[in-house]
Amino acid sequence: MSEVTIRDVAKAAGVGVGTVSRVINNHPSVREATRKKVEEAIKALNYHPHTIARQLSLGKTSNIGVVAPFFIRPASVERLRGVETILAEHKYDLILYNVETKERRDELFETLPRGDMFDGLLIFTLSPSDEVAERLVNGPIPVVLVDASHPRISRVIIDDVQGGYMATKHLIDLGHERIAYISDILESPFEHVGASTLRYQGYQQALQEAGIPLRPEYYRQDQHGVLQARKMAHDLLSLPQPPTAIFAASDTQAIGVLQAAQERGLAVPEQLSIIGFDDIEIAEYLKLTTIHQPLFTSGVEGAALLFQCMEDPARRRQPTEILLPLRLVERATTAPPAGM
Amino acid sequence: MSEVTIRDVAKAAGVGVGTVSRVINNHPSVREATRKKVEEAIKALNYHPHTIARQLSLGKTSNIGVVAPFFIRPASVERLRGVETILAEHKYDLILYNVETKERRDELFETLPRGDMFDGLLIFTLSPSDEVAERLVNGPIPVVLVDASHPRISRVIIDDVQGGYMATKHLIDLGHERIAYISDILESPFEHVGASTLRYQGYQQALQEAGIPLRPEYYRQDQHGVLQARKMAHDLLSLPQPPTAIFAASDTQAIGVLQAAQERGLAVPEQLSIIGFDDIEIAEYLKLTTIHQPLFTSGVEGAALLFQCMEDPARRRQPTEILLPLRLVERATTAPPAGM
DNA sequence: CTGTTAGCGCGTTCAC
DNA sequence: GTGAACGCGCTAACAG
Repeated sequence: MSEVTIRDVAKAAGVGVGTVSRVINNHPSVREATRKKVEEAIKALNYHPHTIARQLSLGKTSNIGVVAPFFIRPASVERLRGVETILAEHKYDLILYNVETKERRDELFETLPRGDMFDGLLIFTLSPSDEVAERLVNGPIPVVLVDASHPRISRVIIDDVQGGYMATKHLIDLGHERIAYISDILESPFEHVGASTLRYQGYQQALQEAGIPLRPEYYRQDQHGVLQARKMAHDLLSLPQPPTAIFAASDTQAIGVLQAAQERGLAVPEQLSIIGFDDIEIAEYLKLTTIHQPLFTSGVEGAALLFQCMEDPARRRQPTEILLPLRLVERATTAPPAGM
Repeated sequence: MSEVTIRDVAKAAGVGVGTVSRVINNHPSVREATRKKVEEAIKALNYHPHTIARQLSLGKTSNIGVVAPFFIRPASVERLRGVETILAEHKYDLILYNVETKERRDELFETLPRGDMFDGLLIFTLSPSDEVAERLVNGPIPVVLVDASHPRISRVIIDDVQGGYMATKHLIDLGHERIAYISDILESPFEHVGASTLRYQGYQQALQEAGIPLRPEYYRQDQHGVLQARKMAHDLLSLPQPPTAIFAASDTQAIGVLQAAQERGLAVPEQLSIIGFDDIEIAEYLKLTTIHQPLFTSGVEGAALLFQCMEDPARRRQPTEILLPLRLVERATTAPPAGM
């Protein structure tokens, strides 16, 4: 079908391929009459430059790669949408890499930085090791981290420690002392120091500051998911002295906690306070109190930063950090504990 | 960095580029000793074949394109994940195109079928016009539709009419007669005959069969989203004779209805029955009665079908239709109407 | 202004 | 078994 090449157009228009190329790329030095002729030939033959050939010749792909672990998670999707918005503006295409296993991550970290295939790489949520980071900074294409961190690489992040602190502090201010924390697995095979770990630190910090002793049995971790969170909540609530408040490291997990409370006939927030993290779309419907983080914005900022790095290679030497603000959104799942 | 080419390797190994190429592609006719030498040179120089150059030479990209309107919607994401699973198996990459406007859709339908950039195209939810379909079948690469339909193109679909019928029939069987239907906008700028329209037909069919007259005021449409659905539900429930049951064209919209009911202090399902469509993940948590459709599977099947078409061009002449089964999932948001 | 030519990096015949 | 040349489709530098 579209096997018509630039040479066919040149022949049909009675000009050389160079001229056709110039017309395609709006090169100024082409006489109007010639341009006209070529454009007609292009239309007549329904010619379109071959993208791949163009990429090879130009040494530029107009693609950017995005590595998004568990891109099904609402948070990743929102970020992705932010990225996509910017890419569409720049007429760039998006090559998406999902990663759900350690092997896949390693494979990607091995092959992607080579950077044929795209002009820039965005990595979500996966903080690279020093070794990988080294390869990244020395690689041929710029890399930007979103929701992940490494001192040598530009990044868009939030202060997860502060987020954990804010959530816990809110509960403490309400009068809670028996506060549990649930999260996905901290020593994740994926992340060196993941968000959940940092939030846990914030949690500890807030408790300590309030003089509330840390109880190991009040901390649970399991794979990310509603079901697992529900089970953890049940375990927690079966304790001889159950928590009066639960801080979930993500809204998705908070949903599991809500579900468990509902199954036990526990009134929320009267008998159990619940706070989540992220502020995904349904959080509002569920009236879930949570820590809001700018998800869509993180994608926008990440992509914008990447484009800056692509245009100005100097920026790669001096990694930029964009810190996005966090906000407590009080809705209806937190309140003072029963006795107060 | 990775500017080392096949020629460098050839030189380093003291052989010709042809031999290096043969080694890379495991061509049998290479002496073991030579192969050894070349492989060492490759490792020593940290050589990796340039993907784009390879693609141009081969005339094959190992990419597939996916057009996913509103890929933020939970349903699209689930489908995407199904696709991704198959692609990873085949070592194919995924180029994602979001579309949220009519212009973007037209642009994509114009440029994508040209099919440099990828070896196959998957289109979600957008049923092409006859004209576009024509271009698609004559284009250089195979196309498969998922959740969209056209007689000349292979597709993975569900029976939306039956789905609408099932949902409505369930309500009727429960004893409801005042049944409303809400959906996104039927004459969507995107779809010629979208799923919501077909479900509406099923709805009408079920009512008619039961001898229940159709009430125009019981049908509302607006942009897809929780907020819009909530408003439509409020409008419906403010009617002099409000419906006793609402069928929402998607679970996301059903959430809006749930929210409205909650705001009005209407007990669900005692005072209002609600049924959704899709069975997305949170539906279970919300105990939402809904029509389950195999979302993840649709992605898997679509991708698998596409690969078949890519391997065997003959299949393109004879479009395949894969019809996925629907299932009523009764949970806790539907019950007989108040009086019964 | 415009035609011609030399690559971009790799796969693949075709002789040796 | 292996090297050299050609071609994929396009852009850019160089003549004219």
